[in-house]
Amino acid sequence: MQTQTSASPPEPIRVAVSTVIFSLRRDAGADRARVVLPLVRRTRDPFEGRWALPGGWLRVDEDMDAAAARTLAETTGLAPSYLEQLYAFGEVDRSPSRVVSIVYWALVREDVSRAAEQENVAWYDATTHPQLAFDHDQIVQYALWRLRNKVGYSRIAHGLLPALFTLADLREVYEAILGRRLDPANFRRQVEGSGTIIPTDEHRTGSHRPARLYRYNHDVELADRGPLPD
Amino acid sequence: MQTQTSASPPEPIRVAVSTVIFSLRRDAGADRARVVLPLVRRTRDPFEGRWALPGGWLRVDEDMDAAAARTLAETTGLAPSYLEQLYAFGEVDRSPSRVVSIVYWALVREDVSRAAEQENVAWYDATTHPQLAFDHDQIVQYALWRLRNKVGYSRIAHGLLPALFTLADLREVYEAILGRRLDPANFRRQVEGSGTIIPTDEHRTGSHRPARLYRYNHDVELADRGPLPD
DNA sequence: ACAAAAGTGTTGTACGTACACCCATGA
DNA sequence: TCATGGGTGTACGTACAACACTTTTGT
Repeated sequence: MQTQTSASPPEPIRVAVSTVIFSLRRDAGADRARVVLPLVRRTRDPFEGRWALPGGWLRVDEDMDAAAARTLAETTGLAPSYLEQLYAFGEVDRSPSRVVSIVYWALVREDVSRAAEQENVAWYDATTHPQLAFDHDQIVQYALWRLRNKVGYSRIAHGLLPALFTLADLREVYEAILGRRLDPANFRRQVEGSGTIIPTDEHRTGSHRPARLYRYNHDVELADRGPLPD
Repeated sequence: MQTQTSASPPEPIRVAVSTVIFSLRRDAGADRARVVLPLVRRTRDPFEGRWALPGGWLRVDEDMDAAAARTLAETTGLAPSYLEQLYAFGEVDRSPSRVVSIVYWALVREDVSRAAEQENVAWYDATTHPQLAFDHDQIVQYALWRLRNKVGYSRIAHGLLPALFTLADLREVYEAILGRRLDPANFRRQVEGSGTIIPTDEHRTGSHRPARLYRYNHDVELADRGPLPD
């Protein structure tokens, strides 16, 4: 170790990187959007046949963020609109061999996540997915908790939307994440007053009164990550 | 890795655990308390002679929390009143060899931290410590940010105080962490109304009007850690 | 015309902040 | 008795939730 005084033989501890990827599904019939995430089916022991979070081994010459992004690309085929480290899981008994998993979580826009369909990958409802391998159930729980928390004090919700969106779109994202309805009037004032969105002159028509389209104000950060590097 | 399909040879990546330990110093002359942290002087390359965070290699049969607690015990000689994972740092170039550091942060009560004086360990002001080895400057910055943040929405400040304390004691902790004065009247109402402290019948005398002593209400958690295990 | 979503206005409550003021003790 | 910190009262401003109401479209 870096700060210890005794000799330090390398220990047989392996480092993996996994990512909880969230996206959105607004299906035709449903009246509210769902938060979904991609799972991969394991093709070998342990937990062969079970669903698990996408991930891979950390390479010696690869930053952890890069490994998470690579993982994500291999799964969805595209880049995330938001990526943040979630937690490092390293309980001795969480896997037959000793593995420390650096877990990230990411947001992918709906249109993006619908594009890339891959072998052995399926998108599940974030709250009602099948039982997962390892401690991945717990990890998804924690990622969801973090997502719900963060949506309250940052603007990450935009990470699930395309460049142009209506206030109803944005509200739908919040409602899907928080699991409850929000007052359209109050929601409008809140987000309009926050300076995080910029009104355009375009409108979306189709049903009833046309809604103004907004775009994200890139001057404000998607999420406050403190003094951590980007 | 756990979720990948190809073969997985162990990579030469080593896992370390370090801890940012915060305590308090209320010195005789000073009118306000300071947040301090213990640093260890490195006795070997790289960065020989430089100060660094206490830490050590993660052992194969040891949970990461346990490794952090062990580290902490080896440094301060005692158990922390609060311990939480901070972040996993793993940039390729943060050390000559590839090291992933799982960094924790902890709170130690002042009386406890004053007790154990160890070789090669010194307590420094958290904001004006000497330049540290590796990326530890950045890590301390981040830990301080987290501490300041968390003090706003949780009750971790109690982790720096003994069992019995006055409201002025508690306020002093908040002021030291936040770096600004707080209104005694409003502070009192806020914390009294939160239900996190229980008044005792004892008072502390010594100067002016005696102040009531309070104790921490252990029914409420020190900090909300979400669905993570304790 | 009517339903429904877009968008505006108004009101009440909760809470944080500022600050005036009284209380109890040591010196 | 006076200085000082302990402790109470009060008034103001902001933020948010609730909800009534107007506007604009498709059908």
